[in-house]
Amino acid sequence: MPVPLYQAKAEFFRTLGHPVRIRVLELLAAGDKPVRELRAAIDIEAASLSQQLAVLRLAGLVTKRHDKGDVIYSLSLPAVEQLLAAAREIIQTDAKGRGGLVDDLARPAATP
Amino acid sequence: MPVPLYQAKAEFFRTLGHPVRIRVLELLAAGDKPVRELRAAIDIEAASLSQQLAVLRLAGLVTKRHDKGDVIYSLSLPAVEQLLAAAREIIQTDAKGRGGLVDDLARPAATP
DNA sequence: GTTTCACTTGCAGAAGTATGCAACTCTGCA
DNA sequence: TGCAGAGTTGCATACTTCTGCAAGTGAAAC
Repeated sequence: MPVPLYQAKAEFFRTLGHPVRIRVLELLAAGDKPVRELRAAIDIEAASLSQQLAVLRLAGLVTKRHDKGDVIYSLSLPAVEQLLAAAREIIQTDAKGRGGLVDDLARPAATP
Repeated sequence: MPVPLYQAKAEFFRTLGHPVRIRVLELLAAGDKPVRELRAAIDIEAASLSQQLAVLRLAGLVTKRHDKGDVIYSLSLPAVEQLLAAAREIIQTDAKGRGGLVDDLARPAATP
């Protein structure tokens, strides 16, 4: 049973609509990462992270593989990276237009 | 109080995560439209459409103006159009990869 | 001024989504 | 084989979001 494109699109965006999932995708955009490292960067319960990773996996946005005792995740659709960049631009432009509502703390692990 | 960028991004995507809102944005991408016309194209209760338009307005994605007794909506962030196009490509690629889950009925009003 | 048409808002119930805990699985190693 | 550490899943609760109806607003026509 085929799904209308606009509905598939809505579901896709809904998948992106969660802070933890966004951060996971941005971290993975910089390169494959073990769960351990994602967990450290995001500072979240292991179970919650697994939950969100499962959502991303089911949506087909990430894939996992095992390597020497830990689990490595990677982006399966590189185009997602461009999408995130586009969103960043839109939001920053918009925020400027309204007076700087948005603070760039996108990567707390990178700038502690 | 500044909002972290990743959270703003999540909210932004969540705003896009609704079939009616996607269709409204795609219709508006083709040009400004009166509510009446959106309503005809999407085939939805007037109240529901208004609700979704209000969401888009609050998110700053569309603006409205009055003109000779009806209300005209337009995209306020043209970049959104590119975002939708990017999403379309990702989804179609993904769908092909999985065996054609997605049917292109994005614009039923345009090709009856 | 009031009638009409077009759109919007408020609200309550229904449905979907997130969270945290506890239990389970899997991998590597002694 | 049995243990330890790392991830994952299931489930119950709490929360958010959606939907449809009824009432309300606002601008043009009469």
